[in-house]
Amino acid sequence: MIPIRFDYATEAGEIVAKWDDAGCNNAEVRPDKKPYTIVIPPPNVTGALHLGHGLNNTLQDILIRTKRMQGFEALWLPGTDHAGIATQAVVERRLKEQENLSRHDIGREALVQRIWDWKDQYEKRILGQLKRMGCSCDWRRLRFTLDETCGAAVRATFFDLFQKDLIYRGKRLVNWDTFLQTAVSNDEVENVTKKGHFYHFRYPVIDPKPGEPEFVEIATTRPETMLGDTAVAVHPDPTAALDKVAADLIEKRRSLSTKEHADVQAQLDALAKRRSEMLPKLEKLRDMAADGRKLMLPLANREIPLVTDVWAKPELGSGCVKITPAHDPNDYEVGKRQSLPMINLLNADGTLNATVPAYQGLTIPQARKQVVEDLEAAGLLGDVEDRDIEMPLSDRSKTAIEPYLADQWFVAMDQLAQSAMDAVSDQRVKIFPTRYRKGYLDWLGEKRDWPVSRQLWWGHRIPIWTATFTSQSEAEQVAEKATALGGPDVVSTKIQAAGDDEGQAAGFDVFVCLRDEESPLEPQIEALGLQRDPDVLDTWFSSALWPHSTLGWPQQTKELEYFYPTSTLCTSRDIITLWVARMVLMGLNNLGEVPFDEVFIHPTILDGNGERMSKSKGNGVDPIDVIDKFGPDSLRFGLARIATETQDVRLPVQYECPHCEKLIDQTKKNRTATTVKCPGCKKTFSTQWAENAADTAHPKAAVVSEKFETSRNFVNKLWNAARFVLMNLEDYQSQPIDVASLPVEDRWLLSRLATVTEQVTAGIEQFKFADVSKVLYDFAWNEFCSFYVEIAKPRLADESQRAMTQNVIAHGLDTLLRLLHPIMPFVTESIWGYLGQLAAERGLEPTAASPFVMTADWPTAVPEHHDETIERQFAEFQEVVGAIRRIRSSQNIPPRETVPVAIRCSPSSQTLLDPMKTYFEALTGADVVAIGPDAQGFATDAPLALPSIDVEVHLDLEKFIDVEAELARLEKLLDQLNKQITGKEAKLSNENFVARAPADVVENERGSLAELVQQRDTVTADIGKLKEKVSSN
RNA sequence: GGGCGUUUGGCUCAGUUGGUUAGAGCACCUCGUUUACACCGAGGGGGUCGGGGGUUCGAGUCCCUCAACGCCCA
Repeated sequence: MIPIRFDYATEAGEIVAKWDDAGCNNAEVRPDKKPYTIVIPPPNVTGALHLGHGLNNTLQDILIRTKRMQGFEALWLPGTDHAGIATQAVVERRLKEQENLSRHDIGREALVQRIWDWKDQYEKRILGQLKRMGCSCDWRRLRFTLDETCGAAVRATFFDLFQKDLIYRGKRLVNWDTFLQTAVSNDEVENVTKKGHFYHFRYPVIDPKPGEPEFVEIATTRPETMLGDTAVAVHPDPTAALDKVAADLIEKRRSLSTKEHADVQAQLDALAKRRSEMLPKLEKLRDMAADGRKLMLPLANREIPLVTDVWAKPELGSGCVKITPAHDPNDYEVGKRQSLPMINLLNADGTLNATVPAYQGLTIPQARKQVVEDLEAAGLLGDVEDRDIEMPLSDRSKTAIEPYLADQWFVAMDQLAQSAMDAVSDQRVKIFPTRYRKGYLDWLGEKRDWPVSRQLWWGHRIPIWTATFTSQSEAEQVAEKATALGGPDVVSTKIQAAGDDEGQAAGFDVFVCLRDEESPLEPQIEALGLQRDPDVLDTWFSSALWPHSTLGWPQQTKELEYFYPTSTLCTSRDIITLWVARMVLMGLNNLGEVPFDEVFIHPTILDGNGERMSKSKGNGVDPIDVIDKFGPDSLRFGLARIATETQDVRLPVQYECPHCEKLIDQTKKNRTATTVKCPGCKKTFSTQWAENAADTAHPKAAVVSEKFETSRNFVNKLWNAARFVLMNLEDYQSQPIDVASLPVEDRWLLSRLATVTEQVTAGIEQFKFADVSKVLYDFAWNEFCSFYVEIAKPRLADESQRAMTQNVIAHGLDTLLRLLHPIMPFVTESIWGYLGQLAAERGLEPTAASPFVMTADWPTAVPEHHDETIERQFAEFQEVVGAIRRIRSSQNIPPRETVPVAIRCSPSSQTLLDPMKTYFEALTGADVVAIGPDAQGFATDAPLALPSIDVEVHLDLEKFIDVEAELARLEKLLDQLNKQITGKEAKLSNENFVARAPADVVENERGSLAELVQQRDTVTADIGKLKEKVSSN
């Protein structure tokens, strides 16, 4: 017998085991079936999953389960991402915190081992989370971006791009994380505004001519960088530059309101003043630059040129700008334009190097202080202003990023990016919602070369061996020898003129790229004097290959042939550029085919304060906590129903008090607390931040969201409806269902099932998960439970109707379970099992049910079952039910009492409603004494008109009359009617409306006004009667 | 500075191509424990749709503008 509650805590595990035993999740190459493939966006192994991942994976599972039921060979390929820098950073940080060791203390091998241990631990946890959520991945095909299969794909791709000359090495200014000692991409840098200073310096002019200034003033927020200056720039045409600024301001003023004019005017005035004061000086400097005047760089005692460059802004500061090409992105561009030397001041750890011996070994803050002091001592320091400065911080280590000149490997993006843009432009890849196409195309359109080196130890090591030779012929010889070792199919070489830190020619680099991992050629290459590049590749390089590397590429596997291109990629918008775009271009490069047909971008989950969920903020919710409290189906349904087309959804987060289970809203304040006192039971609980013994002594609160409570209730509702059905199926005998002979309520159910099936099927196809959830919720609760089950009760008690009713209701439940299964796999599977025990054969033409709903066929909407007339008729019935209930309620008629009811309606409605008499009794406790055009009100009458369906409902209040209550009800009604009538009259007396609105709209208004007036007359009369009654008493 | 998005009852969200009285869940109020379900049932109160302007016979829905918030990119 079916238990009274769905015990997900024990049943979910058993169900998963049964699915696993039967291999329900597995997909095979089956040419007779159409494949449907999803590759999971591999969660990174840095940490556990939160609800954002929960949403992402729930939606994928809904898709894959639906397609599986629809007869596709559905493969959901799981895996995780090594997330190079993120994971290494976490492990390094722990190493520092717990053992006070750096990675250099323990060495490359030991660190990598520790990261693998971390990976094993978190991968296990992540997979456990996915499994408990019910994700039906083919676990046999689990991949990891750093495993051998993916590694082979990385090597093959790198080799191919290298051969095509799409990979090159160059010195570039990179964002250097001095803590992790690696370059990080722009995407891993966040800018914060901090208080700082703006220092003014004076650089002496060497041998100024008469009339020329002896000093040039510059200003900087980073004084220590002056040691690496290689020029000072002035604008080549300061007059024109100032004119342009003024013109822009005037243009801006035109579009502003008058009150903002003053502000702009002030700027214009300042500009004019500046023009008169500074322009001659700037022009003088410009001429000095043209004349080749040099400056003496203080402290470093180096001669540097005065140059002209548009980067110098005449409207700012002194109009002159120092140029430090190796340590500032803008200066780097100037340096390239002006062919300036680039002096790298820093060691990899952020201390100053031997370029400036006097400062060698100092950290940046120390050097900054020292430089300022030294300049002051030299009398070259000017004003020091307070100023807010933008400081770039590394996302990973939270330390300051230094622009740093380093050798990096790049992927040339021009052709690759174009191919990925074309694929979206011509709809080979469709992005939903479509608004995300723009960002994708814009980003790729910049075609910025992709720096792929990371100075890390965790990742795919760059498969390049290098040596530098003084002569070109020597380099060529070595390259030829290297190629000869394995042939051009597995060895590719390149020779490039080398440059030192200052951009001076320094011989010839030989680069040798090996195609295969663990190649026996490695020692032979090294024997030629080449050394392997110590760096690893950007994680996204391997992620970009995910849709094909996981299927075995570069091997031409049968899986690759069958399952590629994959069908749908389901991900969040923050990685459209970083990941989606790169998958497209890599798929096209490696296979000549796009990696997927569709990309679905789902919303981001924010907490109740509108902030993105994250473990580090403390507002991350672990899906497991939600599953423990509400069950896996509730988690999934709750997530599916918030998956609208918007870009963010809010999910308020709460602590669940471990003492009294009260949910306490999470606030910015309490979410970082180590302990919280429950406002309910006044006892204290601990949080994820608790560390010391005193805090951890308190039990820890789970972090959940009450959003899932509704879903839990829905699961319970479904369970109980099923329980009702099952309790009435003991003597079930299957029999064919002849639709034409069925009563209205059955045909209504079939009609609704047809409609709902169609809506759900189409909705999932279009990724409208929230709509689908709502349709199913409303149908299951408000139609199947509230009406069909209620109507079935008297029919099941009637022997003549029992058997057929059992067949119809079993079929209805069967269909509902299938439709709900992709969203709520566990509870539907459980009920399916019980249903199978009592009604093994079911359906319109009874057939044996499949052993699992998971492997059952998806329902097909039967268009012939859809019957507009039946649905409209049933709606009339529902309206009448509502009317009777409203009157009962307003009259305070006790629920147990039966009330005589008369229903005045058209002959056609009479035909419909007559057979429903029993159900009025069952649903409203009404004794329908009259029904039809001649039905009359009672002497002690409570009427309610339903003009939209031309029905009047009358209740006999003889036994229950409460004149005051009735008068109150009617007067309120009258009030509403009057308001509506006034509105309509105003509308219809508007000549414009009558003349210009479409005739049918006007006609409608006239019709409904007439009805309202008639209704008002009735109500007024009733009020009159009641008042009479009151006065006569 | 640019792009995208959001702003509808106390909370979280729906609202198709502009057209009768703007919906749902939660919360709230009243009544109810009739064997599917109190994780329930019946009924009810509550919003004029961020501000301003415009188009239109008619706007939550279209246009302009301002503001706030979120995310992304400079």
